[in-house]
Amino acid sequence: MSIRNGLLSLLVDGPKYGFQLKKEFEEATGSFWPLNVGQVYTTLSRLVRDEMVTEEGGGDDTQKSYRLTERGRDDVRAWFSTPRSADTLERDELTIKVALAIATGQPHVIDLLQAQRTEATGVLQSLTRRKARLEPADLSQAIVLDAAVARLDGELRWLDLCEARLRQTNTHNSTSGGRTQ
Amino acid sequence: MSIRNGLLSLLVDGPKYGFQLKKEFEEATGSFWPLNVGQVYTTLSRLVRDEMVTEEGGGDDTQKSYRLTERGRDDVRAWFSTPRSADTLERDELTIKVALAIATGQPHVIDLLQAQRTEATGVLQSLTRRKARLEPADLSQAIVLDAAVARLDGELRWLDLCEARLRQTNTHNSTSGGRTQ
DNA sequence: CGACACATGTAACACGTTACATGATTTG
DNA sequence: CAAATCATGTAACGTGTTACATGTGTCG
Repeated sequence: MSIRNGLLSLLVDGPKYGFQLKKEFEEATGSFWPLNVGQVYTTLSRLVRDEMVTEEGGGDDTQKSYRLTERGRDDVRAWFSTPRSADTLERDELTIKVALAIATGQPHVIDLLQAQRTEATGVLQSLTRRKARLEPADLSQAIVLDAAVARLDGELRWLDLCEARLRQTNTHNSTSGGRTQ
Repeated sequence: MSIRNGLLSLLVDGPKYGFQLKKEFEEATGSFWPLNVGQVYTTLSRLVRDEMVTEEGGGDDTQKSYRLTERGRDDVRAWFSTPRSADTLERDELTIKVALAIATGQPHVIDLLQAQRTEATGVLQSLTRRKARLEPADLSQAIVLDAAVARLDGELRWLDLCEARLRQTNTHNSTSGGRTQ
């Protein structure tokens, strides 16, 4: 729902048209998640379907634009004021991967952890470089970078923890990749 | 693709049937992400379509089961050995929300941050309690909990950072919720 | 003129998700 | 016997994603 809500929230300060929404979304998030233009239009048509926005203009001379309905405005308000629900944490691919690697007794779990660590470290460096080039005024882009850095940082510490747990379990056990059955 | 790959990887040590896959997936991930049984079957049928697994049995007496094909085995290998690609970080709803709240000049960003902080703290506590109850042998469940804790931990530190950045920017500016345009 | 950015859209498909129908088997 | 668990599946829909078609304006 991130894109849907994101586009919706960009409409709070007045009607806008499709292409503009793409650019503003990417600018706000530092082009971190490039947005296919086509998706903007598919999403907008779904928002029209759900009566969150209305189409306006689109005649020969006037530019077509999308305006928030009252319901859409409520939706944005709700989105901004409701924290991510507690019971269902976001599914994290890496976590699942490692968990299943252990559960199914994959032989090279340590290698997998190491590969992820290398990858994360590399990305972290490129983020740091990018952060240095950032204008101080780009607040929203700065916090997006901060978020990515924080996440990767946590990921690295988690990977270390995983390896520690694995080595601890495997100490003086059979060869490796022990399956607890 | 987490579920698809997850189910696939559970089939590496021999054929299994649907219900069993659901239970094993949930056990491996500590029932953290409950899996609707129906989804197991839809996913399995798509895996059959893609020739990743084959159906076996299903007659009157024999139990139907799913067996990995060679292609499926390759897929699992690739999944376990390929780190999450660098260029596209996972889209994070919270990050987008905060970034857009700032970019669109929402008036109560600080409240939003505070709400998320409260939520995260609560979940963190429940995770800690759950971690204490865990059997030491449940390695895969332990690392899933570790991952969730690490993520929330990072999230809290990020939220603090956001607030600091906001206060810094807003110091001696107009009222609040300044839009940089 | 040719390349590039601007601009709008549609068709097709992917995975994830839930609601529902159906029946066998176990257990209190 | 009733309830719970085991077990299988389908229909319908949601969002996200890409590939493609199409056209205008601008700038070197």
